[in-house]
Amino acid sequence: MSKAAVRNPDATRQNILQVAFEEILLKGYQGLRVDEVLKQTGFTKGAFYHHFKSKKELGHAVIDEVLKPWIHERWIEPLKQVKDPINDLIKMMNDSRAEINIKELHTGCPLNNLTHEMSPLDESFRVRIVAIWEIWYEALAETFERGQQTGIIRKDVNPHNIARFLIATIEGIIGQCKCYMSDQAFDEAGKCLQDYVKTLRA
Amino acid sequence: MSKAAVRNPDATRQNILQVAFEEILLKGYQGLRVDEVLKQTGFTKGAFYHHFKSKKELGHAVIDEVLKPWIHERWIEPLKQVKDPINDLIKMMNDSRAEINIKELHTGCPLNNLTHEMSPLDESFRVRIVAIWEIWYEALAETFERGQQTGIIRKDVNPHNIARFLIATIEGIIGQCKCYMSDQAFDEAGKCLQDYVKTLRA
DNA sequence: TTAACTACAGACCAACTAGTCTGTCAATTC
DNA sequence: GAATTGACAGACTAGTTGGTCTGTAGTTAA
Repeated sequence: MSKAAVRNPDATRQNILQVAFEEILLKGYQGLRVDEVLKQTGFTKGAFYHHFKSKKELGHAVIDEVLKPWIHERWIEPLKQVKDPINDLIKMMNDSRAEINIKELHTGCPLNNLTHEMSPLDESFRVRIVAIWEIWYEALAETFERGQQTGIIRKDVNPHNIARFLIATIEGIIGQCKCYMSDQAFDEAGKCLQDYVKTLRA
Repeated sequence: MSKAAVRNPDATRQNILQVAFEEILLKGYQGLRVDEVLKQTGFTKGAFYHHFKSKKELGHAVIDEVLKPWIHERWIEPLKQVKDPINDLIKMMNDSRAEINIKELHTGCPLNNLTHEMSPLDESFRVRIVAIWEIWYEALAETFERGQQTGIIRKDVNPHNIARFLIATIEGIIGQCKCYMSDQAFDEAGKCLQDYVKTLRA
């Protein structure tokens, strides 16, 4: 009665998912409070447990319906457009750095945050998270395979190893920035990362 | 009466700290339950709140008195012995890989775990964690500076940048292993990491 | 128009959890 | 050896939190 004279269940669900995503980003899944999500969205217990049968199912939905599309938009799609892995990836990283604001520095990468918190705690979370890493990993590896075919990347390197290495490094750097609350780590480590990537040129 | 006919307050404190450390490693600080620590140690609320004034203070103590010495023993001291940063560091990593068992794969790096969970949540935790990263960072940078002085490492590279890069990469790789519950990521990314380190030779 | 169903509202509950408080026995001091 | 202090034991509490349940208004189909 107090809210929603007009009903829009899809919007309700999305609203809850979005707020939950940001709460998880800040406080982790364990720190996420259903009541806090309701407070921020203005909905009630009735609405919440109509759309999600438990907090755990909300967590799953956040991963599948928010995190996964986010990674697709942010990484997978752009990677498909890459012609020159070396220059384009360096450019992507520099663009990311320009985009990063203080808030993002404080929160880090949502996928990596969830990885660290949930993968040892709950198998149902872990498998969902691994699936997303795999997508990213394969997309990066394919990018370097294309680079090899077009003669930009050396033929004697392993695209899958490189993909794994780059993902690990990028996430590691973001983690350092998060803890230091400064992008200094990004600049320091970023130089070495660029040096490495350049060694891959044919 | 039921426990400790003979008293040993130091051992009590250490016992609690050690169990808390392992609980945090598995479940995070937010997932840590005081009752669970008491259950595992066999002590009671009375003992706990005699040694620690709050759960938060326990967290601080775990960082200062368990995590910090652990990093010192595992990284800082060995780094002081390094003569050839390239070969010795590669050897240290391979040794680590051999040591890693399934349990450690599941838990990851305690310092990085706490970083991801607590640095956005609580400033008192963040400053303590940053202090430890700094120690590691400086020790690694010094190792490469010595390498430059002895002519093993190229003079045109920046030891601090390398230190930051290596820390980020190592932590990133451990994070991937943790999520995949497999050391495959270690082997894949490790090859690239070795390739990179070798480019630093004078 | 009405019956059935969907999408909520909101009071309520049971379990959990950090922290308190009083009591007691051991260790140290004088 | 008596008194003071330190190191606990363990019952208890207040606040939190995920989840339930009943009620109700909007929506849709017949």
